Amino acid sequence: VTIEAKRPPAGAAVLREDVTSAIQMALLQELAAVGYGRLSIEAVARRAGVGKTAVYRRWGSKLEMVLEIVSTVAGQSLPMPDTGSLRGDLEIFLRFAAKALRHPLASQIMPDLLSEAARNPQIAATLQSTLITNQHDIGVLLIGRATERGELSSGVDPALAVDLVFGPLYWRLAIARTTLSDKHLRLMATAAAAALAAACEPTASVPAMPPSQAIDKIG
Amino acid sequence: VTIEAKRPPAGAAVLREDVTSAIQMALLQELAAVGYGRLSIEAVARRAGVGKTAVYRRWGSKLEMVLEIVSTVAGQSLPMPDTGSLRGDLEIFLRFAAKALRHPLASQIMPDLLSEAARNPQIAATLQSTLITNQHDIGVLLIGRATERGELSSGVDPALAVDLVFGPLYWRLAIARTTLSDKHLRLMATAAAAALAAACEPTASVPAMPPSQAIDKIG
Amino acid sequence: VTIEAKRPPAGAAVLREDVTSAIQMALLQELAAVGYGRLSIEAVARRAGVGKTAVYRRWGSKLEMVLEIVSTVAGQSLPMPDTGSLRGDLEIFLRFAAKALRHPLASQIMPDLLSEAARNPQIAATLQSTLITNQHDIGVLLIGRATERGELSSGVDPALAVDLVFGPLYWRLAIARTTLSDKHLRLMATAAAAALAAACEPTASVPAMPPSQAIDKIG
Amino acid sequence: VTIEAKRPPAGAAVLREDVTSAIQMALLQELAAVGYGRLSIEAVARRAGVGKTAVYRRWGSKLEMVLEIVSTVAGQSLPMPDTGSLRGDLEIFLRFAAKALRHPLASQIMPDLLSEAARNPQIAATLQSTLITNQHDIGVLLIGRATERGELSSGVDPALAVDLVFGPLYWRLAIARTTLSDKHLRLMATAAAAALAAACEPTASVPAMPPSQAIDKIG
DNA sequence: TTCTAATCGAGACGGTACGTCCCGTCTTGCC
DNA sequence: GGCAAGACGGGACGTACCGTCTCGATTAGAA
Repeated sequence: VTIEAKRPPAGAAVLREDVTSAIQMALLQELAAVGYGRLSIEAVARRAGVGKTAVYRRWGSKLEMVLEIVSTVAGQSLPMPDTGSLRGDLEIFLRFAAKALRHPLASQIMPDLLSEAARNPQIAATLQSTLITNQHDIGVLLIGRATERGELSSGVDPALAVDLVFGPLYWRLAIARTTLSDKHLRLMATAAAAALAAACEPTASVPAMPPSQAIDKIG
Repeated sequence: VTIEAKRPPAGAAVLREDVTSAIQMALLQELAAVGYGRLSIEAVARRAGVGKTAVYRRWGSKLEMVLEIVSTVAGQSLPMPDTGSLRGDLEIFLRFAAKALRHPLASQIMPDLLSEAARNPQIAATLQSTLITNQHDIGVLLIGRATERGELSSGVDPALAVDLVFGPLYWRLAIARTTLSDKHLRLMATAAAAALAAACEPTASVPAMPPSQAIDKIG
Repeated sequence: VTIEAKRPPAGAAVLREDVTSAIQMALLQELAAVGYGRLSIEAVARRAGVGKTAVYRRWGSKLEMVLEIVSTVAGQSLPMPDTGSLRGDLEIFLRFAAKALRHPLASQIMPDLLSEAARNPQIAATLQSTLITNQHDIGVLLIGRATERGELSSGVDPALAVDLVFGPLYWRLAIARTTLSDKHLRLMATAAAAALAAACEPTASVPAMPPSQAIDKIG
Repeated sequence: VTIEAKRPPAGAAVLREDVTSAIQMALLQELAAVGYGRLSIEAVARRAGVGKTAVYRRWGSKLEMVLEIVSTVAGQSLPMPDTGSLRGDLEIFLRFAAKALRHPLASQIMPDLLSEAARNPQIAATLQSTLITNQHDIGVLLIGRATERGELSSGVDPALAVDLVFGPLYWRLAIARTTLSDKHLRLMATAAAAALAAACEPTASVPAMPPSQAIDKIG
């Protein structure tokens, strides 16, 4: 070994890993149980069975702690196999997403952090650079494949695509919190595919369309 | 005068309305600023410029206070004019909803309460019986009209319809919090109409065929 | 009736006397029960069975109210019959004073107000101009009689005399709050007479010699 | 090391002494400023510059706190040197007592607590077992010495002696709150000695004495 | 194995908010 | 206009935590 970076100073103790992981687990549980707003370092330490010192020696504040742990968890990218059709890809994606959103911890933590992000720029930035970006990439990928296949004409906005595909699922599972049967999930995939297809053209045709005229008058 | 309802006992004082509304306004602002988790009665009273007594004289706890005020605000029903087409109706609805979600207070409070609802059954029940029910009724109405017009075959699940129509908008404005141009909103309406149409048929056919085949049918 | 002084203005209501005296009685009881420090107008009104308004219409503050009522009670002068001897006069005085100090209300209120007077100049002034002055006058009277009789040489300080005569009784009944038998009271009178007699002479001799030397003379 | 007394449990924090003494000082000042009745824990903590927690960690209530601190202060016994004569002993005692009563804090607090004792059995008991007992012991001591010297015949009630000696001084300095010159203090000692001497005999002779007959008629 | 410096728990510290109670002021409506 | 009832802002109660900070005990790498 030639280079030994970050060797602890002579006679030094080192942060114990078992303590670290106990804190991380406790943080996620605490976050799910009471939310970011009510989250307290003390409760995390208590749940982890460690002293408060052990937490503050690792992270300077609850924000810092949450950001690091959450970005680790949320940054994992999904494998997106090519099923040969847009609808198939969408169903796969929705299935993965549904599985994630049905996880008790995630389904509690995610909406909470997302709503907290509206108040906290740092949380917003972190989620943006992990979760949102992650989704955007998936959107670009799926649209690209579908366009190549000829299922979609070019020019679909990836952000809008994410809205149309992920929005309904998120609303259903994370917000309305009603059950979603497998049959309905497939329906959702079908509908999402149709929506994406419809979201290509109308940019040009709609403004000229009669029905929308009545609408425009409404403030 | 024959009936004299609820006259206060002789020489009794009465809750002052200006104080009541000051508290309500302060509650909404405080709720937007710090969220339900960190909401404190004391801060509400301070912001309203009243004593804590005045708050506790009206509501027994912060939960009770939030439930009443929020259900008042969230319970307002939207007028849903008939534009003559499903797409037109959807655009009207999205326009109204977007206006509501763009209101600074609402856009902060709603996601917060909805995520809190995952932990608090009373909040969940209240939001269910106001907001969710409200949306469900709109879904039934729009689907009914479209079915009469022949735009949709019968059998669309109203809950799924709400997911498909409102989900994308909510995700965009309240969660991802990115801008939504008028053009994109119209696109969203178009896509939602297509999604609803697609969500009619496959109930029967899809289960019988592999996902990828069904997809092809969607134009 | 020919003259009617202080007739209220036409069509005016007048402070009801029963309410006034109920308040006064309640004040004394409250004062004995909780002391001046904890005395509250609200409690007085409650005990009197009247509204707070009725109290504040008569006195502007608890201080004002206490001052008026207390000065009325404390200002009553004692009859001081001449028994023909200093010791007899003193016993009469102590007997009267003991009777007053044994009254439950007075024995609670007096020490309380006297200690409060150390903090409140207005109370101090009021008590000075009633109670203390009253005692001083009695001191002057008794000393005068005794001097005329030849029982005391001239030059006894009346203030010191009050200390020597009233001090022991007050300490015993109002502070130490132990019983005082009739036998002891008579002893106290005897001792007070002797003390007064002793308080005449040394004024001249003592100052001229150091304390420790003077002490030896007292046999 | 064989015995290790009262070592705190491993890694435990310990009450800080500087905080304790700051609270004690603040309590005495607050007690002098507003009295026991109006004393508030919050004000004590504020004056001491500490949190309420620090107070409640040491004493359970304001009563408990006052009792402990006051009994500490009031329990200090005076040195009572033998001057060789009763009058000298009395002057020494009065001089010590006057010094104590002239201390701003003591002169405010003592009458206040003594009058509060009339309402609060616990305060009464505490003062009884410290202050009163202390004085009683001094009374016994002085009387004993004087009796041995032959200055007093036996049979003087110590309680009465305390009344006669301390009563005048207390009334003068703590209640009437007028100045007391050194000359007057010496006079007081002389008078007290005479009073004690007079308080020996009359137990037998007085009841038969004519002057007291007139007095007995007065209720 | 000994030394020793960093990590560990426990908990005292100054704060803040809780929900309750009470106060003095002020308003209202009956008499 | 006197009177009660009571809503108002305010303040203290005693409790419960919080984040910070200070300890003695523990521990594990370096000598």
